[in-house]
Amino acid sequence: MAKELITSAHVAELAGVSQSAVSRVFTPGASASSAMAKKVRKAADELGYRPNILARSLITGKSKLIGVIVAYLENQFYPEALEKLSKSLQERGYHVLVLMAKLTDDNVDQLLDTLLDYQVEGIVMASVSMSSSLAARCDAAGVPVVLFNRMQDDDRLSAVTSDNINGGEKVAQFLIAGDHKRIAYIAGWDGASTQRDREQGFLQGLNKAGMPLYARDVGNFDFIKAQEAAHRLFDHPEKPDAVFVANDHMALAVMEYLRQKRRLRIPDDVSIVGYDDVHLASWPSFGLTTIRQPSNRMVVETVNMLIAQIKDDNTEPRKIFLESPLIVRKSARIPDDWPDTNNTFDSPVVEQ
Amino acid sequence: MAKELITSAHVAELAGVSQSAVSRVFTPGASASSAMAKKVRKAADELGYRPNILARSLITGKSKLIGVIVAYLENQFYPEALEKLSKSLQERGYHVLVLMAKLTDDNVDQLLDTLLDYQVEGIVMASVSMSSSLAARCDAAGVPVVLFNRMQDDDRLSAVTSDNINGGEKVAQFLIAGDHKRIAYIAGWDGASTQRDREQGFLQGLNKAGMPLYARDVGNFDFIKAQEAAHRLFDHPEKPDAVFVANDHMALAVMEYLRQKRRLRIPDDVSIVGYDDVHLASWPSFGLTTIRQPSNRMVVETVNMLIAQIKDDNTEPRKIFLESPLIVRKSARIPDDWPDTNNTFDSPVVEQ
DNA sequence: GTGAAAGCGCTAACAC
DNA sequence: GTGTTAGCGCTTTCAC
Repeated sequence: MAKELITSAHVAELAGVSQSAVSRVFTPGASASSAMAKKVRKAADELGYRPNILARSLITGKSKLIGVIVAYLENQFYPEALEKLSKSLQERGYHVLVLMAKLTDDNVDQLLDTLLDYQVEGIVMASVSMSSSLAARCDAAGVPVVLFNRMQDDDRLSAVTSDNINGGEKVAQFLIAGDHKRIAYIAGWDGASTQRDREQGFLQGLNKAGMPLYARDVGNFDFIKAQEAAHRLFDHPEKPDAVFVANDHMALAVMEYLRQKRRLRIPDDVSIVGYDDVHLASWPSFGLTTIRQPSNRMVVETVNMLIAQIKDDNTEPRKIFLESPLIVRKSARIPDDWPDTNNTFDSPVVEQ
Repeated sequence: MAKELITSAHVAELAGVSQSAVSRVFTPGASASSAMAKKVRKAADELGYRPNILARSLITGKSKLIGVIVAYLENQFYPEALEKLSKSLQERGYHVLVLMAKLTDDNVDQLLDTLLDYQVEGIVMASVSMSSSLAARCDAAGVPVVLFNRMQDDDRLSAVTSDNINGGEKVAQFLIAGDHKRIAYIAGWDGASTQRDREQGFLQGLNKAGMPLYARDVGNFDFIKAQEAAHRLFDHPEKPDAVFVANDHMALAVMEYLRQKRRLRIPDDVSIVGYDDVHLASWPSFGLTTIRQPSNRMVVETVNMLIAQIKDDNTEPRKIFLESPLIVRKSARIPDDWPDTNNTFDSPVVEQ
């Protein structure tokens, strides 16, 4: 139980060499004879020595730490992304300090300060936006920030999203082609760019076809609130015949509600379309038609951009919009003339 | 972009005081006059100074970092737990360094070394076991380890699980009371204590009633593998009339497979019981009967134990088994004389 | 209560 | 190559 720290000095003594020799052996870019290395490694193993990264970081100024602020692990999209992000960064020699925020929270300030206190070399904000004063602070500290799944008009910020406006528009086109007449929308939290962009694209698409939005309600990206929104939308004699829900997490909630509590058939009575393409969306019980956010590529771009900026101060922040295809399954009526979509019906279920 | 670090020396200069005075103002337990504090805080704010935690940690030996190794975020149980764990630790002044492992991975060694390199003050292993040599190393480093959802016979390790043996036995009793005659089991990864204990309890329960296990297959806690296991189990003329699946993640996969690909009705044709009680289990589409692992309490116990051991070296590691109730829903036939269970049917769906 | 000085464990100049 | 020396930014004695 006694916390007896073994330092490079101890190893040096045992190996009969200088302390700096030990350091060199354990420093990637340093030069040491193989004889030296052998001696030192032997002594180190014997004592169970490993370099203290905190001390190293203090000197080099490189903590090899990436701060990640994430809200909303309840939405399957984020655990998936977090797992990929963390693994990807690990592979590149970085490690992840994770802080949880609340979804509609403004006091991200504190969390961000904490990250900076730990001298993180970069920050990923997943499903969280930031004030421009925060952006300024990170910029001043020389710590690059990448927004993951949020877009924001600030030159100091990088951001990776799918093309949410285009995605929203595609949904409108699809529903209109499917001959729906009373098209409703359930919105996410309006503080999120994803919500605003998806809705904007959706309205744009309806507009181009001269189709009005039949009804709108708000689910704030919350499971229960989405069901409450559905409850209100369907409490009228003339019910919507299609609902675009701002993300899959809410769309699945709405499906559960409409099928189980309202006894509505999907898509016969009402079409539902979501956004994200989380794993659950492809389960046969749901077969949710949705827009796929390419989380793999989003993570790759995030990591690449972050590391590029860490490695070279002159790398400019960028915004990346990734294409996001419509995945046609069976929760929304499919237009007769719609191109064959069997190839996109990728169920994880075993084929017999 | 220039990373100009602001140090306590800069603040000291601006405030016209000594560097150590600045330190004292920012050190919780230190003594400084309020006049001093005011001057220093003003200068610090002006410069945007914040103490470098790495430097502080180097001296105090307290990094305020907790390492968490987690595999398997795909299983909803873990994101839920991770979120609670992280929030709970944040509230107590600790922060979480998260490393991802593979579920059936043996090279946890490397990950653990990395954590120790960062001078974490404690470690939580979620869904991962550890070799006794690793336990020894953590013990030697004075870093307490708590296994979350894994049990292991090592005096140096703390562990928190539900009472998996008892839980497995309850399932057996329930299925037998429900008059099932061909009871099968789909196992998780056998390297996991949860798998072994649940099966042991289950077999024990069957045994007490003189009921043989009709069939057994292995899903390794994997979604697809579980469906493949179900495929094999139901490829015989005499199909099982009940299946206990080692966790909800697999149980839901099995339900999807049996209903959608086999056209079996649940529970009319076959009863399914899972383990964990993840959020999804309560969705009306599934209504999965399962054993609830009290993740809230598991997290609380984990955090309390970890911090107790960090604060006081003499605190002995402990094993904690939490009671895990059977949650009766509708995926398994309910015995006629079974006590009323309406109260445990807690669906998140809005009531009208 | 405050400043001067020492040193946490390490890396990086600098001489030899 | 290798040892010596000087810090990284901070906390913590120790005098005053």
